[in-house]
Amino acid sequence: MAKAGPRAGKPRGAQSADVRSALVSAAIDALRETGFAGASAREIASRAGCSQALVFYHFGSVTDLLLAALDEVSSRRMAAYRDLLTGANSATALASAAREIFTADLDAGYVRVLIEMITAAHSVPGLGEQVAERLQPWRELAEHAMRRALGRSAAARVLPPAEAARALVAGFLGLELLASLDGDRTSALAVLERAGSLARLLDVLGGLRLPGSGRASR
Amino acid sequence: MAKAGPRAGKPRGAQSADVRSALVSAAIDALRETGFAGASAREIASRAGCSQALVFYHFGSVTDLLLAALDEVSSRRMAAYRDLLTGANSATALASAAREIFTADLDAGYVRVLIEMITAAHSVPGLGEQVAERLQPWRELAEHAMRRALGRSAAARVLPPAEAARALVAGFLGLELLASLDGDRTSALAVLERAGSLARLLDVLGGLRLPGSGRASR
DNA sequence: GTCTATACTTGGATAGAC
DNA sequence: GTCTATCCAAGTATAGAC
Repeated sequence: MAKAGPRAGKPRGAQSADVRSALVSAAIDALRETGFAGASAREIASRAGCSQALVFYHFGSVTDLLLAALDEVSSRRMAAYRDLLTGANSATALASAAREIFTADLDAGYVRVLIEMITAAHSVPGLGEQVAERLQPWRELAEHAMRRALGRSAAARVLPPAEAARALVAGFLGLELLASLDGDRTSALAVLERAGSLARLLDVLGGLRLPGSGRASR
Repeated sequence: MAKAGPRAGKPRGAQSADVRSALVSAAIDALRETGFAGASAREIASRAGCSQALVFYHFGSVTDLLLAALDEVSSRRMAAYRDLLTGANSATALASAAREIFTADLDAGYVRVLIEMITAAHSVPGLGEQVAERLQPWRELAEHAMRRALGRSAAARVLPPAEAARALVAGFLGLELLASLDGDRTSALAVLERAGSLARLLDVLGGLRLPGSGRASR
């Protein structure tokens, strides 16, 4: 953004767009497979099958390319998330959708990309704001989903959507960290299954306490 | 461990021990403040006030020094954790202890050190096992605490200690990630406060369902 | 045991040919 | 727009003086 590269914006040349998107995809793969430390201009260019100089021509710096990669991941996931979360009108349904989302993200490595950028922000000055900015939509989506799932039932008083959303996002990040560490995602899935049971319990309790108020399930 | 350095073990020279511990402390600070990427031999040596060559003389490699730093953090915290968790015989008490631990760790930056090493494991081949090994005691402690807090009450059936412990550790990691990203720990603390309320609810419910079984609170 | 000096490697970034 | 070639900075690790 503050970089004085030749083209910080978007060149609209004929096949130039192909190279751009190839670089972005390669950057995502590199972040996922070798982490931020391994996502060098040379590594990414090699994966994209082009010269290392093009990274700087098109994006100005490696960091800016990595941010573009994060943008791409965000937009890819946001669409899928919205579809899955739209129908979740109870805690039970939300937990089920969350489990589905998490497995998909784990396979695709999207949460991994996010984590790499968050931790990288700790080392690279000024990166934090950029990453936080891009994480914001995810947070809002989580909070929105929470609000819809809990409705105005008693559950919403026990578990305010804003805090529940933060806990949800934090849980995703933490579970991914643990899963990647011991290369075993079944334990993470077991935790999510359990969260589903607890959500069911929450729905039932909410229904019992205030049967007429809000849109309690059933 | 597999390193062929001159002294992979512990030299017991007179003032050599001072340098060793100074390097370890400096490594912890570097990990905390500049992350794994910034924790170079030069940076650490500069903080410790000695030559960069001593890193390799005493520890064989930067990675091994960083692992020693993780060991130091683990042993420092383990003692404090045990004291705080020993008296936690209910979910309410555990949640309260967890909140206290988390604030202390956030201030001291210990969870940060752990996260840096976990994500670094993604880039450095072979590091994963070493880190996982050192995380194990923390996990066991969390599970043990969960077991003691939940007892054999109904809560333990709704929330098996093994999964609850994993969720707890994951939550710590995730909340620290979010807190460090936006430089605001109050939101994380709010989530922990909320967890305390839910724990209280859990204790009450456990007491209602099976009043005579186990060691239900009250 | 600790230092200075240095060999070697990798990565960010630019110049200039095409 | 894309390439090759190159500069420069920073890092790991070792050699050798003291």
